[in-house]
Amino acid sequence: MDKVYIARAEPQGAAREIADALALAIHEHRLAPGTKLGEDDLAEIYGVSRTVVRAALQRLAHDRLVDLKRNRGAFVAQPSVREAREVFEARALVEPRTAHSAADRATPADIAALQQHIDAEHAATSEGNAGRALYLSGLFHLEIARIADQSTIEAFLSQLVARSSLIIVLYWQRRNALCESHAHHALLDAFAEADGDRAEVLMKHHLVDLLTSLDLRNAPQPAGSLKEALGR
Amino acid sequence: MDKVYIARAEPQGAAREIADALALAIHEHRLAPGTKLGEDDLAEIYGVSRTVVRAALQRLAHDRLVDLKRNRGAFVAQPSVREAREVFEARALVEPRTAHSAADRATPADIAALQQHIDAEHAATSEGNAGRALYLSGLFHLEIARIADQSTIEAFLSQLVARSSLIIVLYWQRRNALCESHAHHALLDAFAEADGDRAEVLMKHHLVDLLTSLDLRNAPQPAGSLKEALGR
DNA sequence: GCACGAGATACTGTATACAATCTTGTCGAC
DNA sequence: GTCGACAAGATTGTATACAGTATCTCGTGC
Repeated sequence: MDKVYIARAEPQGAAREIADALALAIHEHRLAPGTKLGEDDLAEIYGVSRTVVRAALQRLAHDRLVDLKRNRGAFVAQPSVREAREVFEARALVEPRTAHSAADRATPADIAALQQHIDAEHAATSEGNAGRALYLSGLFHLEIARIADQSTIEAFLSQLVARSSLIIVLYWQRRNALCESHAHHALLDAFAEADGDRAEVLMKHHLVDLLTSLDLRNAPQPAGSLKEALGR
Repeated sequence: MDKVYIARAEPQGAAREIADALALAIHEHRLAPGTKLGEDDLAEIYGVSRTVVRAALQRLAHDRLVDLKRNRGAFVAQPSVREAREVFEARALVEPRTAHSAADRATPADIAALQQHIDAEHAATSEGNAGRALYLSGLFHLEIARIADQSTIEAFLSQLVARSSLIIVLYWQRRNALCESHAHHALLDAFAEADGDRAEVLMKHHLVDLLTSLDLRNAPQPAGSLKEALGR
């Protein structure tokens, strides 16, 4: 259920697989912001040549998940306060309307899929796997875009959700994630009743709630390589 | 004034230059949808190796300006009717609000820059260079996002505007582009008066107008390879 | 003891070479 | 005459090799 896009059989198959694996690691906070992603290391880990690793890194750089620095290498991105605000502002701009139209279109199968996502979130939280819970929480939002049948918006949101993961690891304050699943459950109810207006309002509040629970006053204190965090 | 991003001194400099050149050619309709972009050809044209050409093509593929087909090569994208609708729906979702916040923030220098864009559009239209006029028309929209100071949205819009170029070449019916510059002028007025509400409404109507002036009933009749258009 | 600089090292950027796959042209069978 | 199969050519996918640049280390001078 994880590799949703693996079946799309696109070109650069190997590069895409590696990019997805790295993106997942970033999502689940196994790779901290600022971590250096050496080409030789990745090539050895995945058993391919640097050529395909570079393609994967370029893809991630395009999604702003990694920063490419000329002659220095690739690093897991460390979104600035400004970027953090922009990402959530963009989400607040797009997602409420998307939720509205998704609620209008949702079929029983869609509702069931959303319920599964929420269950999986709960399971991950119970296991204490906060990183995975956060990743699944992002998938919930993407699923809504899929239900709205707007693949263009879905692709954009996919980037925003991924970057949100990085932002949360850098700026997150509130430690309990219960509010999260509660908000998602409320959204699901609105979907089940096909109440687009309520879904829109709920989504808007959910995102505002997320943004306000971040501490954007201070510069980030990344857990990544010390040299990167300081010298840059 | 064209290569706005050239100064950003990003990694993959050569690849970016080539990607920008190709994107510009697509914008200005010098490269028709469906055109094959052979790696060897491009490598010879730009005097680099296939390595960097591939990086450029991957970048364009990520922006959905070209389709990459495994073991077949890169082709200028041919957006489907569905994609066309989605792109303009996404623009209609994002741009009005962006225009609103841009109108609230616009400085006299911003207004002057927008005026310059409109003048350049007129000049290109007078010269009969419709492709360039369309490209400049897209830049006008991007400039608004820049004024709104939302670089995340601006990057997204940049993709949408680029894809709009392809869509227009495939589905455009109305031949006179006068309505275009008129709408842009009206927007500029709203900006000059810092009337955010009016700018939002104008932008919304402008995009609806654009969408309705497309003929999305028929399958595209691209100038590219016939096999691509039919068999796929 | 500290600052500065030259050399060494390690890494990325690019080009080239080889392998795999698809397209295309030709030949043969039905 | 048409359809199918096989072979030749062309093009992409991947790996490797080389070149350029930044960083680190160690030595020298102050």
